[in-house]
Amino acid sequence: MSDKTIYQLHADACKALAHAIRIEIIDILGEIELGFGEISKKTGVAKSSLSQHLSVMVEKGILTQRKEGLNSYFKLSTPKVEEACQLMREVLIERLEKTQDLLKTL
Amino acid sequence: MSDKTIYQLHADACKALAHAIRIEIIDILGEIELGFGEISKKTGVAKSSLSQHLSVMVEKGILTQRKEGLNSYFKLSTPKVEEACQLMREVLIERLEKTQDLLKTL
DNA sequence: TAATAAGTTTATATATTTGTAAACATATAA
DNA sequence: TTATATGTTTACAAATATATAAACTTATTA
Repeated sequence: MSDKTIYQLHADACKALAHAIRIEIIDILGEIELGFGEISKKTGVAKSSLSQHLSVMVEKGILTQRKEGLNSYFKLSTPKVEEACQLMREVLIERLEKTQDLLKTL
Repeated sequence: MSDKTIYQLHADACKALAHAIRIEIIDILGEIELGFGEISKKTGVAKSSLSQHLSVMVEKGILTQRKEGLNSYFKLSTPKVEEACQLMREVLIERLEKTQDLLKTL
């Protein structure tokens, strides 16, 4: 596989995190598995939209999906997703803190 | 700051990773600082496009920029960016491996 | 069987992102 | 001063992503 192909796949995986609703879903899931209905209730996102977001995340390997009767259950495909997410949150917090520091000097 | 605001900022930071060229830039930078010209040479991206990608990454706190005379130098704002990126690459690899396993069973 | 409930899929209008080209700003060299 | 080199910014067309609504699928219930 060429480097460019890897970079593209890697970027595609990151894209699956690049939406506020999808970050919220990762946050809600954490280590546990939840049904569609619960995720819908906790996020308040319209079911059609939620289904599409979840499907993007499953396609890109961020979540795994299990179907049981009429219901669908989702969980993180690996704890690494949460770890990566946590690191990005720390990057964000460092930036916000730098902005704060800058403001204090004014 | 509301949860929704945090999720949006968090997603914005992730968006700054969500492009093959930007993943390649993070990969190239690693621990070191590089000038615009070197990044341009290594990636082969048109300078206008490269400048825009770098500016997105600086705005979202992924990179820091230092200007010296006519030149611009870039580095990761924190090693956490590389760590997060590495974790996402592992998520990708796990997914590719699962696909491989699946293929073997056929 | 008919109705309902739980998600999924499709269509589409809107919004956002991207790549390209051209214009621009500015530090340095001739 | 004029020219050049190094990026940056702007404008715009094309590609992608998103939200919403409606139609659809399928398992369960009446």
